[in-house]
Amino acid sequence: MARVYEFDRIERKWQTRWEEAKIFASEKVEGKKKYYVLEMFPYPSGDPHMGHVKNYVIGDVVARYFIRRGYNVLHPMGFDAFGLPAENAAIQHGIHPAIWTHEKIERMREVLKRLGISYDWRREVITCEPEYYRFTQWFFLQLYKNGLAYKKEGPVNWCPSCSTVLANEQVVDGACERCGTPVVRKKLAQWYFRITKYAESLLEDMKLLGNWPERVLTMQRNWIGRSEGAYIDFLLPELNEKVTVFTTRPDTIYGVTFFVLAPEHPLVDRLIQGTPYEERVREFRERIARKSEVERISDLTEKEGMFIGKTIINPVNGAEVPLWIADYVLLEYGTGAVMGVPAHDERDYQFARKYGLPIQPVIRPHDGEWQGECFSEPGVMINSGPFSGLPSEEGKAKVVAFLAEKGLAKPAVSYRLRDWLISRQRYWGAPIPIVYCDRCGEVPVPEKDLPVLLPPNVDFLPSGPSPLARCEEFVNTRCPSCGGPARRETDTMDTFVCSSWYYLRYCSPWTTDRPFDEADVRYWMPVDQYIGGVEHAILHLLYSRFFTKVLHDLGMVHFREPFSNLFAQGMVTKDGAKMSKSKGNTVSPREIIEKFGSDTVRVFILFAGPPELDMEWSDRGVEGAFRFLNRVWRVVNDIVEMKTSIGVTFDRERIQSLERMVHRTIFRVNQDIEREFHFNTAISAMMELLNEMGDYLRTKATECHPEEKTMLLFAARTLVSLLNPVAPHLTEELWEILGEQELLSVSPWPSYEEAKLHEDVVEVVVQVNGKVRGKVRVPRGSSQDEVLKHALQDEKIQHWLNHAPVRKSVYVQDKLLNLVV
RNA sequence: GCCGGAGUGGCGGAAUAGGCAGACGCAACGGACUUAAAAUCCGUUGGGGCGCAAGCUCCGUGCCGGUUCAAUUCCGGCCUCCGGCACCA
Repeated sequence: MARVYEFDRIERKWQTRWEEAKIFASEKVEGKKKYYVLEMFPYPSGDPHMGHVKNYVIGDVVARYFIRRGYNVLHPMGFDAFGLPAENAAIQHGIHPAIWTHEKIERMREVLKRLGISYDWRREVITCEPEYYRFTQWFFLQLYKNGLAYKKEGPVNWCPSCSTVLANEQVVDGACERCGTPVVRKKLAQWYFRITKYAESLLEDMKLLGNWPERVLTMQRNWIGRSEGAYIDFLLPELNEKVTVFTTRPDTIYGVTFFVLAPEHPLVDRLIQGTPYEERVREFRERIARKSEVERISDLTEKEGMFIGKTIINPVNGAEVPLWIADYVLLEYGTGAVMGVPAHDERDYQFARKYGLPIQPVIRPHDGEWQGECFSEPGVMINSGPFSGLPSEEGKAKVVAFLAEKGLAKPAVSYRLRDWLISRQRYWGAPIPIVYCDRCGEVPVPEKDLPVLLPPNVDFLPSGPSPLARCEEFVNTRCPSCGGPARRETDTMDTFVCSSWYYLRYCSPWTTDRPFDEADVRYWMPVDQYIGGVEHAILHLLYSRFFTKVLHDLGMVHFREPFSNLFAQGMVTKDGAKMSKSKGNTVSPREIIEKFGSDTVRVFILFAGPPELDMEWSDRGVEGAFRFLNRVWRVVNDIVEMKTSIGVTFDRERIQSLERMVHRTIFRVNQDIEREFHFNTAISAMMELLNEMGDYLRTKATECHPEEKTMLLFAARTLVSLLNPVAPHLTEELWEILGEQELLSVSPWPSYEEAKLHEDVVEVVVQVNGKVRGKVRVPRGSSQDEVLKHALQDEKIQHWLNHAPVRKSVYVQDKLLNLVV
């Protein structure tokens, strides 16, 4: 028998066997409990990196564990294949994005297969295939028909390096999330999805989510940014108009000393028309627009504004205050207008100080006087007419009610969430299925004409309009409505649109007339366990939740949340930093697999620490994992080859002790996997069992008693079985060596016997004044008196008690006795 | 600034309905095997003190305080690091 652990031969052998036996090809079986495990699919950029490997290995252990627990498991994989890198490759190297993408997919698929992940590859989904993106377009049309997709002109984030616009979610610190280039503001007509309509249910339905990391929910909550307040109308007698503000502090309305509009607010033009302010406002707007996003963020306190020559009237007391415009008021939030209360709002305070505007206190602290600075906490209302003396928290509603009677206010809720900008001025994405006709205007492409195919032959220039816009044969078309000449929309969709529904497609990837089969989705969805990096906490996860809610409201799916449980894994770092090509601290999974095998990589990744934490790559650690698997290999083989003879003497208690350990290991591994995916402690429990088996073997020469061999084989079989989800190839080989016929990967998970978890005798810690002074061995379940009797026989304990009377004693059954003297 | 999360040996990390701190692994040191090395196996390994010795003993989970017979775990107040958000009225 081979004594050397030939990982390469073993791994290829079992990968072939699994494929031949089709054990990971899942089929819907009505009535059988299902479990859908999904890892976030990758963008195909070449070889997967260690972060991918960690993600997919975690998912694989979960999938394999549930398969062996008897669930009907769905575990698919695919590729998020539209995106900029493919297009950049086309520009730089002249390779068509489709070819580049398929080459990269091929490389990634190869490594994933080499890792032995239990995917049902028949269900593979590739978002850049027309069979897929025709349905991405189909979904666009559904949203369009229901008023959830619309085109609007307005200020957008433009990345000069990527030559495209970005969604708010894709701008990080004023720079492009992808390439880090500072974003500039532009005014463009773009396509949006009305995600703001779902702001409330995106918040509300968080209740329906099972196990999601708190930090992800917090980030989403912050991003949606719900705040409660009121709309209040200020009066503009000159134009006989009202200007509405949104405020969360109606209780401070008596402290309004100025009023501010966003510089681009449409009312501004009407107010200054024909006045000397017209020219100065234009200059002011130009100066503000020139500021880049990065500059704006870097000097948040440096607010700029100007008086525009008018006054406005406070509805609560008729006070006349000056009307300003300022860059710190955003047109997109609330109503684009702010009532300035410098005494109680930090920003208004800074603004008033800079421009010498008056500061009027109307709230004092509960326990003192207003201190002449900005006080933004709740307190007691002062200088507020009939409301003076009220606690400010109560005053909020009272002020609104008072004004509401006159029709000048109403309670309101405001959100920070903006609509999702989905247009991209790039080639490698799903074309937006819209046609512009001179006669009929904006016309959606009929569903029967989908997909709107990307033309293969286009001109990839490094800059300027997108290739689609320059492709005449694409642009020029017929109007679906009147048949006359028309032009196609040349923007493509954000790739996050493609990834917002892929988890549905996996349920029935063969369906050609619909995006998915309803019965299949009803059976498999929602995803029971979703696993991925926390970098998608807002982007992908928010968009997918939105998509699901829309489909639910359109009656296409029966659930409101796509992912019941979410596990966010930590990063893989090296030298304390995230692995990246630019830092030169990457480790190639392909090379490590070649050197040590997939099982070693899997063990190392899982053993390094709890998976939700960042994990530091260590070459030494990989060797340790490799040593462990070698030891498993040797010990199990030694046990199989051990000769028996009834003449050999043996210690029965020792056999029982080993048996207890086997049962306890099953118990521990179950616990560690089920609660919180702590594979690191599960593996360490298995290592302890292995060490025990090794120790046992060492006490034997070449022979052992048949009873011992039986127990050793039981231990070996259990260890191999428990280790299987972690190191599937090695354990299949050993399973065969142990004489088993079935594939281990689909054999039932081992179970433990409650009665065999513990010894009949326990060790109880004896403390004197809270310090450990001895230990006694007593029968399980002994009473306090019995333990005390034993303890008092202990010489050391006697010494520490030193004849003093025991004042108090505390006893924890089978664990501890504390004597206080 | 606000919101999350975390601080435990030389290192990754165990142990929390309060009950033996440091499991398991890595590194290091000593030993066995070997002509030698690799591999493998055995032993030691938080810090200080006492002892020739088996051993004994004190301190120790970011810092200060509290509750308790007993605190890495609970409470109060700080410090540091990581992540997210940041003119949102």
